[in-house]
Amino acid sequence: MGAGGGVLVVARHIREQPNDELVRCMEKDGYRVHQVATGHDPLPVMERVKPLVTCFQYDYPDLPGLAELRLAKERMPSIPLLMITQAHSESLAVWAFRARVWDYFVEPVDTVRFLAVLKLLFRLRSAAKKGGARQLPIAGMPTNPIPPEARVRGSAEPRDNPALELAISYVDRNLHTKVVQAAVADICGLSPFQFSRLFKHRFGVTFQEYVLRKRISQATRMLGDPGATVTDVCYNVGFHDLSYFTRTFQRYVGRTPSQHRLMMIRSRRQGGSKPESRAKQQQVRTDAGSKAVS
DNA sequence: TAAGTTCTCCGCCAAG
DNA sequence: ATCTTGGCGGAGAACT
Repeated sequence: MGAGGGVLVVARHIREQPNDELVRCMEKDGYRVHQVATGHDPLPVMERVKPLVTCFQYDYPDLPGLAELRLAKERMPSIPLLMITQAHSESLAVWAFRARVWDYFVEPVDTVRFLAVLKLLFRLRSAAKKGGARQLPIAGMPTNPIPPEARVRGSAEPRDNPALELAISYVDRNLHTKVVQAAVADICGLSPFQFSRLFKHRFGVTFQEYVLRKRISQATRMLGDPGATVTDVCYNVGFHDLSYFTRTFQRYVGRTPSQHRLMMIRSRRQGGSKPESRAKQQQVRTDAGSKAVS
């Protein structure tokens, strides 16, 4: 495809490494991808590259990161923005849409839906270019305050709460085993109540939800290995019951693990299929999995 | 902070 | 043999 200025991916990661899987998927689908690493100013790159779409990829959105997104929208309002976040909250999603983010994704990202959205945007942008670019007016747009949780997370520098750092690193090291919140709280030197409240306050999700997301995120990556069975992946990421794993995976990803594995293996084998055929596949799958929780 | 209640997670089981 | 779906109940987490 390789349309126009391509896709600009702006990584804004506080603690996690960016997940490059999405970039690989986009490149396989023929999109030209430009990346801005965490800590680099995206605006000069946006102005130089003039991407058809810019995608802000966060693990835990902080104040400067969200302010950057808003600034990008103000400076270049005609460029549609996509937002990906690991730490999701309702108010963050509302903020994103008020900031006129085109679409909002929560990790682990449903790549099929993501690529379908990308395809639609490229089509719309190409049509707009032919018909003459029309900039959306922003003058007089009311200020859209960043939600309180983001302010809290804004101070979440790795050093600002060593107790929670212990918890995060414990989860990273013990994802494959049973993670009991009370034990983690104990390791952090906090009572279960203190830990629970602090964690939710800081990350916007409960500890359980965080662990679950990490497990599913890891499972989506592991399922790309053709040698690994769904059962292998299930036990490797800390689930002890295949039925529960299947249900949970489908709830988060919108596909069963085997469907996801098949999709990843096919996309690897084909080295990037045409977006048109992908969109058709996506339609079938999203219809089938429309009850999935985003 | 502790206690009680409600909700959600998680694993077992069975059927397909 | 592997995987999905659904019901069920205990345990633990979240909330008041």
